[in-house]
Amino acid sequence: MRIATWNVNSIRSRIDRVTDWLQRADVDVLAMQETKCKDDQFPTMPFAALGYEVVHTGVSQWNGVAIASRVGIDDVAVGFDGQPMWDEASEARALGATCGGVRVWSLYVPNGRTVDSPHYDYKLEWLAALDRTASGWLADDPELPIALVGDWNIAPIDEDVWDVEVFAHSTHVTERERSAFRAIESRFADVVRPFTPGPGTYTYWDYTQLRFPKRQGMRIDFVLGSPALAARVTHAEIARDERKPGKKGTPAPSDHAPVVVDLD
DNA sequence: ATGGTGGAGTATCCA
Repeated sequence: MRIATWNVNSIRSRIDRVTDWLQRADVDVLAMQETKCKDDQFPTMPFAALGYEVVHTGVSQWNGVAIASRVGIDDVAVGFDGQPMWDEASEARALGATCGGVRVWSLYVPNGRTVDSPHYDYKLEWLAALDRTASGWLADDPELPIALVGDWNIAPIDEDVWDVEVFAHSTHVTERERSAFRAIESRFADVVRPFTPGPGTYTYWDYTQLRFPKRQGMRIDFVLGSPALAARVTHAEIARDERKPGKKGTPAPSDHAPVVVDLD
């Protein structure tokens, strides 16, 4: 089974790119973030035409997460236990579904904006709540195959940003964020990094300043697997080519590339 | 040249 995560930066403007790639890459389960639409605006039909069932949560133009699966969708959960709420759109940052026997969580971790912003504190609270809840799942049953996937808005180690000096006083690289990530990583392993080590291996490139052609990016999208899931991983990759601009006059790519994991 | 990209939705806000 092939699972993937992709911050699509608006599913309505990216629908053709996403469905084209789904077919080309032969993906079974795709978790999406930043769909930037309400539930009734989500383009379900192009997915259905390819044999994918879709669940989505979104209540505004902000956030929005979805899961598309061609191996079934069961036990859907919008948000997780204890998830902190910032506003009415907050719950559209986490969506869980069991697909082909694997519990997949599509996560859009709060950005944090700046270190002195209340959004930064909210980000840390959100990560702590996720850690508590996800730890509880494994305490109940250590054998569960669980994938925590998405845009974590954290660069866990220095080589995950193209220039540490540029990010010196920014979110995504602070010790408190990295510590929160490591806490979750103590039970859920990054199953992608061993197959795509850095430095210079990124999942996101800012739209401005020619960051993509200059290969100046950040690794902030991750697939973290429970022990039972990690044991099944046979391959992983970052689909960097999906970040490339299309032909002149065609819609822009997302600023994130998809991350792909194969399970046996 | 004081910008530079892109998506939301139509004035800015956000990433």
